[in-house]
Amino acid sequence: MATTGHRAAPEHTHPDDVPVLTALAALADPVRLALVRELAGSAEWSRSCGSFDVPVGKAALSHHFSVLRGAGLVEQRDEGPKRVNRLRRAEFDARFPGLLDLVLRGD
Amino acid sequence: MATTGHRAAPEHTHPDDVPVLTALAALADPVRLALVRELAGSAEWSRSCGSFDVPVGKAALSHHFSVLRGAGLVEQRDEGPKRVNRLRRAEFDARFPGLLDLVLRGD
DNA sequence: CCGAGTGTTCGATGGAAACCATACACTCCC
DNA sequence: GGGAGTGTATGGTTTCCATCGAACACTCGG
Repeated sequence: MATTGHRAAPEHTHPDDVPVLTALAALADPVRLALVRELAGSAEWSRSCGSFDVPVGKAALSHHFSVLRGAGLVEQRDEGPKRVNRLRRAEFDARFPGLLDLVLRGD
Repeated sequence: MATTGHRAAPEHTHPDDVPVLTALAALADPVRLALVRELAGSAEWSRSCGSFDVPVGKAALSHHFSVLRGAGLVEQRDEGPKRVNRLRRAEFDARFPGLLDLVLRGD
């Protein structure tokens, strides 16, 4: 039978709908900053949530990705049992020109 | 007699010595964001700390300015009984190109 | 159908940060 | 010198957020 059982699609916020303060707050955290940077260095849709090298448990990690989605920084898609990620470079850069470059251009 | 009594000069941090995360955290607060924006719309050294339109008391205000100094965003100088402020536009922009523009270019 | 793997949700906890009220330090003007 | 104006420091309260452990939902491969 047609399985109605699909996982709840993650809620996304387009960068255009994101206030500056939200974007700044999302990036002003060491873990999320690491996530964004690592994501930027990988091919799109190539990284599942659990594949990142950050010193927090699953629960916290899930929360951080939720924040990144809400800031229009990350897009997610379900692929089998995993949730794979993509950095919304172009869209986010259009809304906040230079911000992403700034963050990715290490210290 | 020669008055040794001078007020402690405020400690400043040059933008070049500021980590990205510190800069972002400094700007990711509604009160400080308002301070920076209001300061950007005023002539340099024209605004004393108390002259800003933010809904917090003196103590909190003083703290916020301390954070802004530590992020290399604001320079202060004592002028009589008041402490006047200046936005370090050029220096901060050299260290974090575009970030200040982004924040000042309202929503 | 069960078990392993993956991610979300919930409740609780700890620590950081914002805030206030008070007290203090300094500068100026009368 | 006294008093008004301005800012800082201190102590205590509250609010927020990052984190964890555990329970739950879903997918896939035996």
